[in-house]
Amino acid sequence: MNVRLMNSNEKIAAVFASTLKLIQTNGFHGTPMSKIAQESDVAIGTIYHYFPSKDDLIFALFKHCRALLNDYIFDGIKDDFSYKDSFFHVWRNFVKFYLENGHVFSFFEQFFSSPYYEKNKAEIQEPVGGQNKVVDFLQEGIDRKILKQVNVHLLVASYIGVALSTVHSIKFKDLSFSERNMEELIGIIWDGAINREKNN
Amino acid sequence: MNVRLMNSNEKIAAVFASTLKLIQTNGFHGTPMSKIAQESDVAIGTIYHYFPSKDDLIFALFKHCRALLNDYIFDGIKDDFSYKDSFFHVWRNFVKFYLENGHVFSFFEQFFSSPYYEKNKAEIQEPVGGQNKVVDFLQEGIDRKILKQVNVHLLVASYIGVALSTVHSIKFKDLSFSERNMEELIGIIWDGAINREKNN
DNA sequence: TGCAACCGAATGAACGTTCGATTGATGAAT
DNA sequence: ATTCATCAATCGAACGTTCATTCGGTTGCA
Repeated sequence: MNVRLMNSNEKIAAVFASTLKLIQTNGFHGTPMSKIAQESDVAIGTIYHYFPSKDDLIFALFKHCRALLNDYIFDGIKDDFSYKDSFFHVWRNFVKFYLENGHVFSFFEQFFSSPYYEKNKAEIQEPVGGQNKVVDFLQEGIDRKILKQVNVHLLVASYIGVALSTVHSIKFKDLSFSERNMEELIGIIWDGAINREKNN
Repeated sequence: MNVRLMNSNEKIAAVFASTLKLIQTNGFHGTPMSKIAQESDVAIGTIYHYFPSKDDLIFALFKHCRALLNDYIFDGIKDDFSYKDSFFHVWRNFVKFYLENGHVFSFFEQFFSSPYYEKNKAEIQEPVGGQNKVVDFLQEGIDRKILKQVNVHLLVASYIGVALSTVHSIKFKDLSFSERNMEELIGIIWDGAINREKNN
């Protein structure tokens, strides 16, 4: 393909997009560099010009996707939102992001369950997508006595775990998903998480 | 190694055990047949005598582990258990199984997030470990108006999702886990799942 | 004697990565 | 205004390695 139809940024974007697409369909190891090059119309040599190895490419792609997720989930929170409003809003965004970006979901699922992640977790720090901000947000609810007085990581596991599990079910099973389902689910989490001593 | 130190069943068991161990450490594709043979003291040719391909081996291993899980989680339920007792008991068993069998957890995580699973899901039917019985169990709670009157799959996603996410956090983060944590978590799920119109 | 279980060196395909050659933009020198 | 040197960007054939799988031969029970 003609060299000048893409500049550097476009090439990298094309490589990222092709990699996500191929990984969703063929999995991590069913996605050779040769196919990424073919699919993205970027020569293998050029990919290696930007990423020293396949591992580096995957790692960079992960950081790219995590940034997208982080930007997305806390977007649209208004000043007049109550804590409960935000609790609902962020969770809905979380699910919506993964539903709208199924290839990112596939990539994250594979990434986080691979020894890849385990071996670099010290460097990654911020585990399952955007959790640091989520941890802070849920800790705020605990401090304000709105949520149960438990270890924040238990609440995070519930909040995120239900979202991931739901998206997985929608994707792999025949769970058709409606706005009503979403409200029922976030209701389950809220009812489970709130501090009944002080609340509602 | 001397042929007669293992019979067929022992060989297959050794192959399964080695495969699980290697996959936990090196991942699905960092586990070549040659290493499985080496680690299990069973010749490559012999492995291929029992399993036509690596895929068949993985598939058989999956079914084997799923059966173990199914046997485990509904074990120990007494006749005098209330529905709530069983709800708690099964969930605790679920978490305990994965904590005691970390290699199975790793294997399942990778298996379920691989295109492997996606491509064979019709044949696998019973998705994330032991869910069919879990579905029936939660449906019973809905029918008896103990649990919220929602799509059972939403409750399954919550019930299982929190368990998986918790085990993942324990495994990959520094979430040390106590009996008290376990009780707090199952409390969160129960509070979220119960039908407040009719209950407690 | 026959047959299933067993063995592991050999095979061929697929993969990550390298590297020498080519292109095109930039700016200094003329 | 034109030439030229430089260097980053680009390319893909070729290399060496690794892997799943095969197959011809061996073992030992019935």
